[in-house]
Order: sequence, then structure tokens, then C-alpha cells
Amino acid sequence: MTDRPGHPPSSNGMAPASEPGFDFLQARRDKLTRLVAAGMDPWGRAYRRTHALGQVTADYAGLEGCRVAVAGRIAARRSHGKTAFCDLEDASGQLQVYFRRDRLDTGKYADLELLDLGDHLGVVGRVFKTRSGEITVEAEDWTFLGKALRPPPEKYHGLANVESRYRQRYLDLMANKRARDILRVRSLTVRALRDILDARGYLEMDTPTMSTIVGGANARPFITHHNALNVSLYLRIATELYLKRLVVGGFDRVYEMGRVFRNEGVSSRHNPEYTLLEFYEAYSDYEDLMTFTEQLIPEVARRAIGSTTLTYQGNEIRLDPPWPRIRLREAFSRYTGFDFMGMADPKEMHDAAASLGLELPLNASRARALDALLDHFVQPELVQPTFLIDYPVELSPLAKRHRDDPTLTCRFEAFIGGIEVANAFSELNDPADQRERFLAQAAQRDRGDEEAHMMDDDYIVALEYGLPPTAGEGIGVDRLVMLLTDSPSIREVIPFPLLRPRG
RNA sequence: GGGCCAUUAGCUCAACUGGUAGAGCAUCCGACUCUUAAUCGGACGGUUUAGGGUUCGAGUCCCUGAUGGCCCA
Repeated sequence: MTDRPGHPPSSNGMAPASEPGFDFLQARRDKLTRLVAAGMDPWGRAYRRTHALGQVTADYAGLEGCRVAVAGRIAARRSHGKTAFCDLEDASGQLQVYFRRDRLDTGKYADLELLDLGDHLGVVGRVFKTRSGEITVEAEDWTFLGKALRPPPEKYHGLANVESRYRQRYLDLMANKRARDILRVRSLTVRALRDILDARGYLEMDTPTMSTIVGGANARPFITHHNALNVSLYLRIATELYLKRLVVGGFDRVYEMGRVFRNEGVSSRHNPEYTLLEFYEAYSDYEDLMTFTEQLIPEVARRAIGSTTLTYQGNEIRLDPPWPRIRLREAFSRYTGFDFMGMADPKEMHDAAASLGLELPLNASRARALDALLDHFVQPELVQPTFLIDYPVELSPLAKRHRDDPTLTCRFEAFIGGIEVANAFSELNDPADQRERFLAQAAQRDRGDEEAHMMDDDYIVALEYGLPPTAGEGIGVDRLVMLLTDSPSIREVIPFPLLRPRG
């Protein structure tokens, strides 16, 4: 191998020469070698910053003329012969740095040519404003903090390719401020939910992710295997049944915010794993939870996005209470013109649905049919926050029956922007009724409904020890974040959504 | 699972009815002491998602596959 002057040996085994973009990588590897030759550590050490980049701009009045130490990723570079500008970027924002050859030690200015977009840089200098008014640090010294061996995405358009954005989320975050903002709102949302529940006297618990029976929702589970015990285990689809066991045990306010896993298709509203908040409080009922929910959600919004008014997909939504409460039966009448819940005959339901343009499977159970009708005709209409209440018992195998109509349950779902955000009910605590409901579900399972609830004898035993009157609620955290960030797809609010592996 | 659409340089995008694959950013070389999508001059960069077919000739038309998006189930 022949070395060109100033160009060290190129082959360092870091990537095959056949890889696309090889020349881009090679140029950067060469610079890395030259950095080492110039006595710099290409991977850096801790750097003591006096200010985050955003702080310098925010506190300019107090910092003008002061010496600061800042650090960030090089987002842009403009060099002019004997001067140069760099835009640095960190989590707090951006800041321009100004380099002058006559203000830096010998060689320090020339060494700037070893920097690439994407590298990490520390700079010490005084804060000033340029002629055009931009707050800038004039560098007195700089420290190399970390090499980027690959170029960042295009600086102006960012990274647009949807697939790359999800597969290489770090590039999306690097290039697109909106992606960073969405995940920041997600974090603030999670914190707000925890803080509010903690303040209300709740304890956060961790229940099993793997167990031999799943329940608490209608969904197909993932199956895994424990080698030492030689048993198949399911990944949880909800936290409900364990949390209620904790209430039986005497914790009267508990919640869990954690990942649940549902073995279903992937779509803009479904990721196979997602974050579910469930909370249970003894001696309350679903009416109490409605009152709580219509306060909780606006408060979360206030803390996460600073407002209780938001725009979701073009609709302005006001979250402030009170939210209207509509009986499910009336909602069907209002939005379809048919009293679907008053129909006993499956044929009648089928024909009425068909006249609205929805073909129900002829063998659909009443529960499935109502579910489909709700999805199609009611849910999309519920743009402003709305509680649908009093669901039929077949749709709600874990909810307490209504005192004055035992075919209905004390249950609500909250919808905002056409998205189901919360599902809650007064918990069924009659073990005999619970057993019957499980048996009814088991019968549906036998008829081929893989999403029907499993029989859980151990849970029945727990109920026999006495679950106090309790109200429980589940909130889809991802969907809530979609609303708060005006994201049409759940993938936007999940840092690393599931994608099919590349062949 | 079904339908429709997309995939072109590292990134963002062009390329009309089939006729030599281009630009901007980035990179490299050169100029430039307040620029900011810096500017100016030059250069490098392509298995057009993969495979097959039609054709004198395919980024473009046809078939099959891959991945993604939207809609439906």
C-alpha cells in the first residue's frame, strides 16, 4: 500500500471497501487518523460545560462579554478563509461559534479542517452578538470531543424517508426537531401521570410481565418459554387482574404504567407493544373516575404541552371539564339512526348495519357486532372529549352490572379526537358472577374467538377473599401522546416502533 | 390477509409519449477575517430496491419478490 502525503493508510478494518458510500466513510476515517496524529483524542473525555447552548441564548443579557464553556454536535459549518462559523447543537438548542485565526493558538485554526459535520466539539470563548444580531461565542480554544464516522442527514430538509426515520431513529432525532419534541412531550406526559397519581395517594406497583394465564383484555398474547421450569408463558396483555389482587391484599390505591403486548397487526394505531397505565381505587365507582379523568387529562396536557386546548388533525379540541356523558345505547341512535342495542335479532342488526354500508359477518356475536358498529360509526364522531357510558355486559366481562339494568355495566370509555383514550369501570367483585362471565368467554373461545378472555380460577379465588368496591381505569399512554403531539401515527410517539426486519 | 401508492448519489428530490440518469445539500481541491440553506470556481459520487421478461434500446412497460406508507379486513 502506498501512502499519499498527509493521507495515512486507509485500511483500518472498520468497514469493507465494498460498502456503499465507502468514500464518504474513508474521508472521515482519514481525518480521524490525522486527529490522532495532531495529538487529539478522537473519542474525547468528559467536558465541563458552564452552560447548555440554549442557556447562553436565553441568558444573553447576563452573559454578554463573559467567558463560557459549551459543547455540542457540529450541525453546520461556514468557513471564510481566516474566519469560520460553526453551529453547535445540544439538547437545549443551537448556538453559533465564531473562530478567528488571529484569536486562536498556532495550528488550532488550521486544525479546524479536521472537523466534520456531526462531530462533537467543546468550545471556550466569550459571548457576543454578531453584526446581524446573532448570539455567538468567539472561540479562544476548542476541544475535540467525538468523531462522527458517518455524515448526518441533509441539513435543510432533514431526514424524510419514513422507513429510515423509524429504523434509524437517532438520525430522525438528530435531524428533525419535531421528532425530538414529540418524545419530549411523551416523557413529560408519563411524568405528569405519575405525579398526579402519586399526589392522589396511589402506590406504583410492578406486576408480572410473564405468566401462565393472561387476562384483563380481549387480545391474543405472545407466547414465550421458560427453560428451567419447562413451561410456556404468555406476555401480559393488561395489568388488570394482578392490580386487583393487590387491592384484595389491602393496597387501596395502586397503579402500574408499563408495557403490554398484544399479538395483532401493526397499523398507524397499533404497535404490538405499547404503554398502558392502569389504576385502581377502592371505595370508588366509575362516576368518580369520570370526574377524575376529566380533570386528569387537562392537567396532563397543561404539564406536557402547556395548554388544555390542542389541535388534532385539523380539529381544535378543548379538554377542560366537564365532558359530556352519553349512554352507549343513545350514542348508537344518535350517530347511526338505529337502536342497535335494542335489537335482539342478529339478522336485524346485520341488515341495519348493511343499510349503513357496513357488512357484519353473519356469525358475529352481539358483542363483536356492537364493537364493530362502535368503531365505525360512533368513535370517529367523538372529536371533543366525550364519555360513552353503560356498556353491555357481553362487552365487559370484568365490569360490575348496573343496579337498575343487569344487562348493562358501570363502564365508560373516554374518546378524544376520535381516539379511545381511556376505558374504566366499577370492578366486578362478585366471584360467582365473575366465574359465569369467564365461562361465557370460554364458550366464545371454544367457538374460535381467540381474543376472548381466559378462565382464571386463581383470580376467582382472590375475589372470594373479598375485593372491596373498586373502580379501575386504563389509559393508553401512546394514544394520549398522539393527541398531545398531533401525531396521526402511533409510530411517531414510540421511539423504536416494531418494523419487519430487513431481508 | 386484500387494494392502492412508493423505493433513483450519503441525504432531499428531478428525469414528458421508452432514446446518453441530473440538481441542491454533503464530501474533496482552490478563493475569501461577521457568515448563517454563506458565496464563487473546479472535482468526486449511480447494480435507478432485488430478480426475471418485452424491446434495436427500460429509471420509465409487464411479471415475481423485498421493505415502507395509506386505506380496508
